[in-house]
Amino acid sequence: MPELPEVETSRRGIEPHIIKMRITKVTIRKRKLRWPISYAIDHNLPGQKVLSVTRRAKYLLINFKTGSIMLHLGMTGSVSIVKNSAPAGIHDHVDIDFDSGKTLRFRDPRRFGSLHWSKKPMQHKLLKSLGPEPLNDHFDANYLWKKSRGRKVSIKQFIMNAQIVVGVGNIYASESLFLAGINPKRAAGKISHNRYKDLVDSIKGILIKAIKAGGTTLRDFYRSDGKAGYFIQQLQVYGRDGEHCSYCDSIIVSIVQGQRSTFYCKQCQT
DNA sequence: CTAAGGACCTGTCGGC
DNA sequence: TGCCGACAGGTCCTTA
Repeated sequence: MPELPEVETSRRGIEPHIIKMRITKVTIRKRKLRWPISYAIDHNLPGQKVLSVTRRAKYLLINFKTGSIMLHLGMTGSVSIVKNSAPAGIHDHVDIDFDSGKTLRFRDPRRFGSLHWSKKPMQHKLLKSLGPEPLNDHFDANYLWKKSRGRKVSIKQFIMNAQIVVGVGNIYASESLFLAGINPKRAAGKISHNRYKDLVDSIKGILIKAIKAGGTTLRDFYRSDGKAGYFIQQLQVYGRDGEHCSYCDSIIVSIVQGQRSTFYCKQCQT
């Protein structure tokens, strides 16, 4: 679920429901997530009014006068808006109640997600050394080309490295490399400036498309679980090993890089 | 500094 | 049908 487009979709989904609303109560059923939820959350939230909901990388930032909640969805996390005191399921770890009668609920079966309170989130350890946002103008071919010189790591792992650029997850890494015609095994340091141009265009293009498709998710979002067939129809290689490439008809293969699956077309990607 | 691998969790699916 | 291993949209931390 939570690639950057999904996080952005979540942000857009919850903001209108909680902006300008005041927190009345916080219920934490399970503190043990990726990191234990600090009691700073319990202490700081009640009485606070939401000023905005923003995003940095895959973190949702819920901003208040004195600080921010940093919420990461991990692999399986999701947020939803429910009524105050709606019955909670086994994986509903956190409820934040508002004076509007609505509750922001965080659910996460695998508990790789996290929740922090920070007075200055951008200075927070987890955010301060992140690379640029992929949709920002600072993220361009020149930047990637320069950053990659001397790097032996594969291009796929390189673009998934959040120190280099944030928000490119396992799905869109494979997809953007397919669109750019680059073999995922190629060393990042040996890719030309021109090819980085194609890659940057592909990354930006697919993320924008996926965010637009997030509108579909948004509608499901308020129905119990946002599962549905989100963007799957538009994926060219991810999860399609054994199928024919839509471009050249040869068979899409899957390999493992950095303990993650990669999908690509040997014919189209060189 | 870079790169590689382990760790953290639960749920689901395919094979035997 | 039941059990078991493999694998899953993330990313930090340790080690070499």
